[in-house]
Parts: sequence; structure tokens; C-alpha cells
Amino acid sequence: MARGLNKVMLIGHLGSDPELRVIPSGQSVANFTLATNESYKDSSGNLQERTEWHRIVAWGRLAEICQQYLKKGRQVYIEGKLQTRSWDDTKTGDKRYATEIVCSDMQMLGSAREGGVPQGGGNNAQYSQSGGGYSTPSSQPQQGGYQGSAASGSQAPEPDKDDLPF
Amino acid sequence: MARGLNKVMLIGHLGSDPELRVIPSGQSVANFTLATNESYKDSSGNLQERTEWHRIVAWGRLAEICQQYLKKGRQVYIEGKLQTRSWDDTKTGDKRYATEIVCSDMQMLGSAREGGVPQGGGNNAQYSQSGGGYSTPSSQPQQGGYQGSAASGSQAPEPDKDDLPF
Amino acid sequence: MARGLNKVMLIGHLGSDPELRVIPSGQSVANFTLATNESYKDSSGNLQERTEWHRIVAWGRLAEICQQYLKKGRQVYIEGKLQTRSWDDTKTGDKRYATEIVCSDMQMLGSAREGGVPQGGGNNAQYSQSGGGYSTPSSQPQQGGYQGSAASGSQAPEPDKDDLPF
Amino acid sequence: MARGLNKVMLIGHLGSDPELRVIPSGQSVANFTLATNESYKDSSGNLQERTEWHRIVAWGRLAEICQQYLKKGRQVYIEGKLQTRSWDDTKTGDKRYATEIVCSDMQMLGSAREGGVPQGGGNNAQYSQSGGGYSTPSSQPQQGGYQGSAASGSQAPEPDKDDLPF
DNA sequence: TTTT
DNA sequence: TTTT
Repeated sequence: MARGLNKVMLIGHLGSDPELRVIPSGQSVANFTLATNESYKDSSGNLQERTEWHRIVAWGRLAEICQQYLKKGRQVYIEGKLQTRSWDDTKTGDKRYATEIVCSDMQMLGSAREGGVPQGGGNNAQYSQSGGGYSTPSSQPQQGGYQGSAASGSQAPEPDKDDLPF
Repeated sequence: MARGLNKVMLIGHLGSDPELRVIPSGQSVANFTLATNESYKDSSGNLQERTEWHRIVAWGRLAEICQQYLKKGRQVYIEGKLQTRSWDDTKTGDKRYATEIVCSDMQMLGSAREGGVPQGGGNNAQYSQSGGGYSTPSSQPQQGGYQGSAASGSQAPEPDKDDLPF
Repeated sequence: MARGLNKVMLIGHLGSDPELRVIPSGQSVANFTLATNESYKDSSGNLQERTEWHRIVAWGRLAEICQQYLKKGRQVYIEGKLQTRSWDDTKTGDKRYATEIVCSDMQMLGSAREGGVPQGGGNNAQYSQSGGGYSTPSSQPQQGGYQGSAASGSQAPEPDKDDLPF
Repeated sequence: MARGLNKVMLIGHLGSDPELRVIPSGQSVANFTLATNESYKDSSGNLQERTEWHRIVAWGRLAEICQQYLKKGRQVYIEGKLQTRSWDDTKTGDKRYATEIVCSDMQMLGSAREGGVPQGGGNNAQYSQSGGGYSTPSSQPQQGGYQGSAASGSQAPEPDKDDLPF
């Protein structure tokens, strides 16, 4: 009883704006995809890059923060746990599975000038599901400026529909 | 380019003995499942337990060590990265996905008296895919087997379709 | 503002029984040392072992659990953050520093048969400072003690000067 | 034997430019400090910020990369292990200790426009001590531009001599 | 000062 | 399918 570690830590870029839903119980849920890039040398010694796509889900207050502050292209640190949901495929009767990272901590990386800027807001949010909660500095006035400039930086992965495992 | 973090850390118990295969290229692959347990209080305040199952895959020398030293029930620490494979479901034409943890570090936890002791061997192995590699104390002779066969390709080959999730 | 990651994850064995103190504010504090072992090959190819000692500090309810369940020799997983305290060395006037891991999560590894079993109690505790908190299976009665006293301040108070490093 | 986990993961800003030395054996060593920020609410409910300073040491190729690409103020992800060195204080005869993070993986966060830009080079380096090694994209010409502009971003902590535990 |  |  009561033992086990199930931890995931990711640094990557959002492949999509977070989608926020409110489920019947009143709970907020946000979903988005995150790309982590890895480079390696292939057998010929050439530098290759592989992108791995992750499906992130956040709940409650953290869901709302993700929806408010994160945008496609933004670089973030995500901490959470693995969870595999299953359901019956009505077409085939097979059991099907989807693995997600249930987010418990999120941090925006880079500065406000970077990709994925929220409309009209400051950024640089940090949130941990447990404990301190979230806060934006109130004594630091928003300098405005980059509303609508949500340019996906060059680092931001451009998710291709056919490449996305979701 | 060249940035990103994709890390998974698990402590749990093996749900099955590792299965070792050698793929046509000569690479060894081991697969096993790992259960991580989490307890929480439900809305009525009753203690509940949830088990999450993870699909672990190890390559090369590490695969062989897993197969030799790990047994169903054994408690281990696993470090690795998330990887989602996809294939076309021939029955439906749908794209299907399976997420695995590609293991890069493994440590046996607890002592030799604990579950999952290999027949006739010592245990308490530790291995890291990168760098130092694996070693058994020299006073503890190997029971023979795969010395010298530890071919470790630079990149994981394509796992075949029979490797359905769970 | 409000960004940063400061995380430590250790698996090792206690070098000493935890020492529990109650500071004037009423907060419980537990201190113990943890050894993590690493093996490597030296330049001559001989297997060497290096032990690193860590100073762990736990607060509040977690401190009490550590004191109750952990014993010298017990294998544990520790998660926490780095904190360096400083004070003036009265002998020399120099500033001195001690780095500790402030524990936020602890898990006992291995089974009850293993080293460091508390006298007369069950074991296999897991605790996370944030969220769910700690619980023993209800069928396993507590041997009395600190129910209800689990005061857990939001911030760690100032540890006193006698807490010299090691 | 051969068991244990000693892992540190940090996201923070450099408090100083890395200093590179070559030790008599020919090995390169880089040292720098890293600030991780944490915000919390004090007992009065006011938002407080605490900065923790870490002493980072990198060896070999990674040391050279740190020296080349990192500058004061730059945001990075650091992975490594804890190591406490000790020596005898000749003034007092006391044993003294210093804890460092021996870096095994480093990633620059944010974009090239951010603080800590190397003179005349591109950035966005990633390096892991083990395995793949380091590489800069060669097919992506340097766009020049920000040489000498190593402005510490607003996020960059201004290390105060008296605050620095090193 | 731990552990194997 | 694990463990306590």
C-alpha cells in the first residue's frame, strides 16, 4: 500500500492552444499537446531530430491558467503523472488505450517576447497543483505590447495533423 | 533545435517477467509491465488505491539485464522517456497508438530476499544505458550467457505490430 | 518572477535514525542523513564505489512520520528541494554554509522484512507534503501518538545554529 | 552495491558567467551559480519570493559548452547530481563542506533574444554528458545581431554578494 | 554513518 | 498482471 512513484517531467513547446471544457461536475479540464525534441546522430553520423508528441491534461485551477496563459508555440515545463485511459472500440470491440500526462505543475519558460503570448495579459506564470497555488505579481504593471503577436518562434514545432498521435 | 526534456521516473512492481526478443538486426529488446500504486481519499474520505500500469521497453544490454535479474513482483526504479508508436488498424483503418517508457536506467529496490529473485543468481543490479554501463561485483561470478553480445544500436528500431499495448 | 525548478530525487539508505525536535513555534522537525551509492570504473578499469552523504530535513507531519517509520539502514526514496542555510562562524567571522534537502515526499522501499523496521509498528509508509497527505491502511491501527498534532506551517522556520552540517 | 539515485533538476538563471579552468590533468572545469526562484504566501497572505542559489560545476566538453554559450542571466535547465566536498579549515581546524551540483545535462531555455547571449555565436545549445553529445545545427546559418548585448533580462536574478552562499 |  |  501507499508506495510508488509515477512522475513525468517535460520541457517542450505547445502544439496547440489549450482547450478548456467544464465537465458536468463543474470541474475545469484543459487539454493540449506538447512536443519534445531530441536530436541524435543516425548510423551515418548525420544529425537527426525526432519530435515526440505528448497529450497533456490539466484539471481545476491549473486548467484555467493553462487556457489563459499558454498558447501554441509557447515553451513550458510540465510535471505530472502518467495515466492510461481505456475504452471499448465500438467498431471492433477491441479495448483501446490512450496515455496522457496529468499535469500537476506547469511553468512558462523564456520571456514574454516569446511565442505563445496570451491576448492582453502578462505572462510568466507558474503553478503547482499542490500547496502554494498560483499568483501573478501584482506590483509589476503589465507593459502591454505584444498582444496578438503570438508568433510561433522558430523553436516551436509545427504539428502536422498526420504526425499527431491524438 | 536540440532542446527538450522527456523524462519519466517510476517506482513500482513488475506485473510480468520481462520477455526478451532478438530482432532481425540482432538487437535485444525486453518488454515488461510495471504497476505504480497511488492511494488517495475519495469524496467520502475513504482510502482508495489506484494502480497505473506502464509498458516498459528496454534495448540492448539493458534488455538482457532486465531479463536476467527482474521477475514478476520485483520492485524497481525505472528511468526513461516517453515514446508513442503508431500503426494503422487494419480492421478499421484508424490510426492506433501505444505509449511506452523506453528505459534508460533501472535499479532493483529492496533486498535479495524480496519478490522476483532470479533463479540461481545474485541480484541487486543497476544499469545506466549511458556511460558507465553495468557491472556485477567481480567477486560474484556471472552465470554465463551473453557476455560480448551486448550490441547496442544508436537508435531503437521499429517495433513490430504484435506489440499491442497490454 | 514565479518560475524555477528546484528538485532533488534520491534513493538511498539512512545513515542514522531520524532525530525529531519540536521548535518553539510548535513545528516538528526531523533530521537524518542519507547515503546514495554510485559505482564506477576507475582508470585502471576496477570497479569502485563512491558514497555520497545527504542531509535531509523534514517538517511537520512528515517529520513525525519519518521519525516513527524510518530507521538507520532503511532504504527510502526522498524527493525535495535544495536549501542552503548560512550563518556566521563566530570563531573566524567567516560566513559558513550548509546545504540540505528539504523533504516533500518520502517513500519506504523494500518490504517490512528489511532493515530499519520500527519497533512494534507496521511500515511501508508513503507521504507527500502536498495534497493527499499520509494515511495508514485503516485495518492497521496506529500505535498512538500524534493524531491531531500534525501542524504544518506554510513556511519552514529558521533552523538554529546547532544544526551544523554533519 | 550498485544502487542508489542522486538526481538534481533545476530551472533557473545564471548568477554569473561560467568560469572555465583547465586542471593539471588537462580536464576542463566550469563553475557558475544558478538562482532558482520560488514564490509563496507568508503567514499574512502576502506573496513572497525566495531565491535559492546553487553552485554548478561541469566537466570536460560540457564545461566548454557552458563557458561558450551561457552568460549571466541566461535561463537554463540543469540536471546533475549532488556532491559535497570537504576540507579542513586551516584557521580553525574544523571540517568544512561545500555542496555542488555536478552537471550532466544542460539546456538553454527561451530564445536567442533572451539574456546571456554569447559573443558572436548562435545559441540554443543542448548537451548531455552521456551519449549523443552536443551539436549545433550546421544547416542553420547564424543570423548575427545580438553580439555583446548580453542584457540580463528582467527575470535574471541580480546576485548580491552578501546573499551568495559561495 | 547506510547498503550490497 | 504488481505490491502492501
